[in-house]
Amino acid sequence: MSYTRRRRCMTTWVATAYRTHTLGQIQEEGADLIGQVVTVAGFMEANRGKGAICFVDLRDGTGTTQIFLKGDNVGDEALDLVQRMTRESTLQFTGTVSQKRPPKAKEGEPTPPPAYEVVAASVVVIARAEAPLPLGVTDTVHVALDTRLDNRFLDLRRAHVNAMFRLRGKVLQYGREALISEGFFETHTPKIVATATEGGTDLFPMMYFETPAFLNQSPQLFKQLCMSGGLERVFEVGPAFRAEKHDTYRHLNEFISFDIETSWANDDDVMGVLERMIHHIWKSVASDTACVAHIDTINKYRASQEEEAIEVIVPELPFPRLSYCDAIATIKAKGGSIEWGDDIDAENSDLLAEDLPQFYFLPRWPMELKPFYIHHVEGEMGSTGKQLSRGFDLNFGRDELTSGGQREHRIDVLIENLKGMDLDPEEFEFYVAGFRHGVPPHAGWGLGVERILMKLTGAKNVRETVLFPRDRRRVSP
RNA sequence: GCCCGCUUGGUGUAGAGGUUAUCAUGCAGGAUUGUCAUUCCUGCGACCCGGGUUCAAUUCCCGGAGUGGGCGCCA
Repeated sequence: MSYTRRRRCMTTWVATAYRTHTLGQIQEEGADLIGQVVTVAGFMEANRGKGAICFVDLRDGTGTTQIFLKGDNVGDEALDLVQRMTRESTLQFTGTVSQKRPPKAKEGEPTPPPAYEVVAASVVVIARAEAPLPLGVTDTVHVALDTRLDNRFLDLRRAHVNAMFRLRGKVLQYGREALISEGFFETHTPKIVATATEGGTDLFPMMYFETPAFLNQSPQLFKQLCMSGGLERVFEVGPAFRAEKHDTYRHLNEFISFDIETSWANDDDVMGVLERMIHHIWKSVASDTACVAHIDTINKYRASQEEEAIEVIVPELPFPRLSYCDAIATIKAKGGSIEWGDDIDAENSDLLAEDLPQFYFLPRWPMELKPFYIHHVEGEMGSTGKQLSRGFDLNFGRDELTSGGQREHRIDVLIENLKGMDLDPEEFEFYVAGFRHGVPPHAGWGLGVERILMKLTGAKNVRETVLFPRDRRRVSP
């Protein structure tokens, strides 16, 4: 078995039953491969030539390479077959690597770097694509999001969409990397639960055999039980389900939450964890050649749509902090309509974003706006004399990416909080029980993966960043 | 849940109370070409559904369905 190392991102590709080399390898290692017989496979982006020769643009997950076919080499029958092949058909070629003849260089233009092609000796049609395609993979026409999602399998073949999901994988990878380096380990909490986590939000009901149950809206309470169990530093990347009938660019009914919880820490401590993690993600993406190539692919598409290029700006540490009280004062100074104790709505968030267009924390919200599990320090009062909490948000411009805080570890206060918010402690017995034998002071947060990806990739709709989004109207595919 | 828009070939659009319904992309056929956003020629393909107004509705009105955006709420 031969192992070949890709230079660009140091990935080891092992030859498989269907190909000896990837198309990316043909381009990157072409100089060393000249004269070598290879088998490659992929989707046919285009074919040119109706005479005695034919050119195929073949694409796989690593790149695109031209296949050159000549009747003399492959036979007239195979040549005719390929010439009549539909776009996006799945083909496999065996042939010899050679240097491409350079395109006719126009006067005064620099000669392009050498490129490589495969001179085909044989072809196998693995699958002929039906025509017409429900959406063009390489067409320059704009395609509506709904059409794209109905035909997501084809939409994903488009270079910039493919790049988005490769970036998504990288963001998760670097996020995990940052947390693991600080002593966190990955865990999982149940998604089928008997009780609402926080009250307030709508849940998807389901039957668990003969017992009514729900899809979980958040790992919150279970993360906290991990603290009671002495796990100290956990994180989870998993789905959260919310049955809210919203219809916006930033909401989904199923989304992936990047959650952490840590013992012996307060809200300030976990804000530090969060900003260091985001910093690591941004910094890594900016210096990873594969990521840079994905960003470049997205920018090429954006240019074709006359959209501004995106730029990965590594944020400086620490992120700005604007306390709730200061935020209210700022909004009022800018003429926004708000009173202490109000949530900060979209219009007022826009006012804050004027001065803070990127990442910033909003710490110390009023206790009355936060859920029962959020901790407060007696005597920390807001400008109108009401109790503040140790809850915070992380925003990027107008959009909320994270909410988190120090949790209430004192069982008597916790029970008072539940009662004060019209929740029945009996219903939360599974949770309250975890506090009877002592829980370390602890804190954590939940980050919306789709939302942070929107900020990284410039996507204007959260659906862009999910393979098969679940929204108010869409449950298939 | 509230408010506002939109629905024309496979895809994305232009447009008007009476048109041969526009353009791009695509598809089919042909010519040319070591091509490379190929080029050129010919052809194919559409007005969301129901009701109303009208001599005439794809166009105006009402209802429905689908869909896009904003808001609330949140991640």
